[in-house]
Amino acid sequence: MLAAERRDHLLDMLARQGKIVAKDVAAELGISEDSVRRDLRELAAEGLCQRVYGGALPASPAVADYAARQSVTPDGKRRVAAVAAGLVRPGSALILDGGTTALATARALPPDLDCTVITHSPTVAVALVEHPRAEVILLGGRLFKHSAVTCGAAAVEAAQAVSADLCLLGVAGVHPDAGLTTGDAEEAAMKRALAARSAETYVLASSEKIGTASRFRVLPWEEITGLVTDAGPGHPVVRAVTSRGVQVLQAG
Amino acid sequence: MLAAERRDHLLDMLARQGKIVAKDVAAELGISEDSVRRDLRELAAEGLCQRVYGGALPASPAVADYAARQSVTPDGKRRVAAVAAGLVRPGSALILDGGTTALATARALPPDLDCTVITHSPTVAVALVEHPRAEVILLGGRLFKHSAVTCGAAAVEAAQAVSADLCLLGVAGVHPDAGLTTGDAEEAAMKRALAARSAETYVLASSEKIGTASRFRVLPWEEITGLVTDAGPGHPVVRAVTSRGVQVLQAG
DNA sequence: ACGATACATGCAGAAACGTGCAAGAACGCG
DNA sequence: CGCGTTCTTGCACGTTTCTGCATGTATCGT
Repeated sequence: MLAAERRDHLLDMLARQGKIVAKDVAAELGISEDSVRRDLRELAAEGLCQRVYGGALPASPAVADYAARQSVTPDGKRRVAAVAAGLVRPGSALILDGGTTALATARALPPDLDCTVITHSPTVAVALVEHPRAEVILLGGRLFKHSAVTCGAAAVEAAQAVSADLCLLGVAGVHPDAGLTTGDAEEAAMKRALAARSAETYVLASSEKIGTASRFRVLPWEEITGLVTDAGPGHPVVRAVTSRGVQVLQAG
Repeated sequence: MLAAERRDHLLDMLARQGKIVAKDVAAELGISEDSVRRDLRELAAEGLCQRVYGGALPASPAVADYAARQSVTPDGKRRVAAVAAGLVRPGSALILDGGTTALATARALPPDLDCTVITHSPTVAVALVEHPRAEVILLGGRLFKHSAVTCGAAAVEAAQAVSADLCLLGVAGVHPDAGLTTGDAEEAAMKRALAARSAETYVLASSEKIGTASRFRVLPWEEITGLVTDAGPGHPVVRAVTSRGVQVLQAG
């Protein structure tokens, strides 16, 4: 049993039965109570649950299943998402990419935010159903299984018909020389099309992406407004990017 | 064993069992754990999986809402969905509506079914990500919060561009006189547009819908091929509908 | 107040990790 | 065909991380 898997299991159980008894779950998973306690302590530190004597309770009833859905979102991504969500102005139009970071950003938006969100990710669209005042425009097209977003000619065409104030893009790799890259050519084209329809474009990249490069170039540095990352300002790649005139927003 | 082959095997395993344990897969494939780790590192860099201590977990949002997939579908709906899924021929094109019954149908499709699915429901689209051989076309447009499907002019227009062999529609009410109805005018229009693009149209209605009517008419009886329901053949509404020449498929 | 249970902390063995390195295969080129 | 280059792969090493146990402390129920 993987540690991360155990963590997910705990959150899942928390969402489903509303509580966790350390002793029981230890017996159920065949691990020591100490490990359970350790996990619960960490989850509580991240605000995903409320630690109580004997086990844990959901952080708050409202976020019970919210937490479970965030379970696979690592810490860095969540911080990046929080900063990215802060960039969105009420009343503005936002283009939101697919991918886990963009999804986390959607969930990090204030629940009653009044704005228009344009996305090619059905997952993001579904997540935004819970934001009653947000108008969601879904760009149709062929669904790419790999990343669960629409891509291809039809999707790019649909993107041409919209325009926005702000575009938040996720990428697979951020490298000083290679620039912003992703693993699929269609995806790269779609991201380019999205960025082209927005006045400003920020790239979201948690630290594990920093310094890596994938096969397909999305955009050169000149065409983005800024980078949101949780990698420290001292990180060599961050410094290199900054020296190229890219605004770097710290999600520390 | 080729490197690319190994990579595929890892992704396949990830999709199938939801996790990878580096040690196990190394033993299974007869290669060193180092190679497995290297592969996982690269896959993670491309965003294809999430690296965790001891192995890897899926990064795909599709598998992330595993919990949602486990949510309970009432028995009647499930039976209706099973019968509806049986109507889909391999190699054909299918239009699938939104709503819980349609979603259950999507999940009831054989996992390796080779077909094209056209839908205006992002939820259905996401559910179908797990069907590797199904091509999913998502109809874009404005998202209706209430039912989480795209509706409106843009969505209807997108629907005009497709055509299919079979259309499976959910409705809110099935009544002998009022016909097939739903609670929103835009939704009704969208459903009409979908049915118009398909050679055959079946309506899915679990028994609690039978005999009720909502405000907006979707289609008259003449324009549908059949009705799939779990209400018994002796049910007065079912008998009335049958007498109007509608084929009724029993999901008992 | 007291026993029982849960807890945090420190510790040690074990497992997993990243890196450097060298042997070997695949490849391109002369 | 031979040679050098590049890429891959497995091994060795030192490092980090995890996990269960032991200890002493805090909290709960009675």
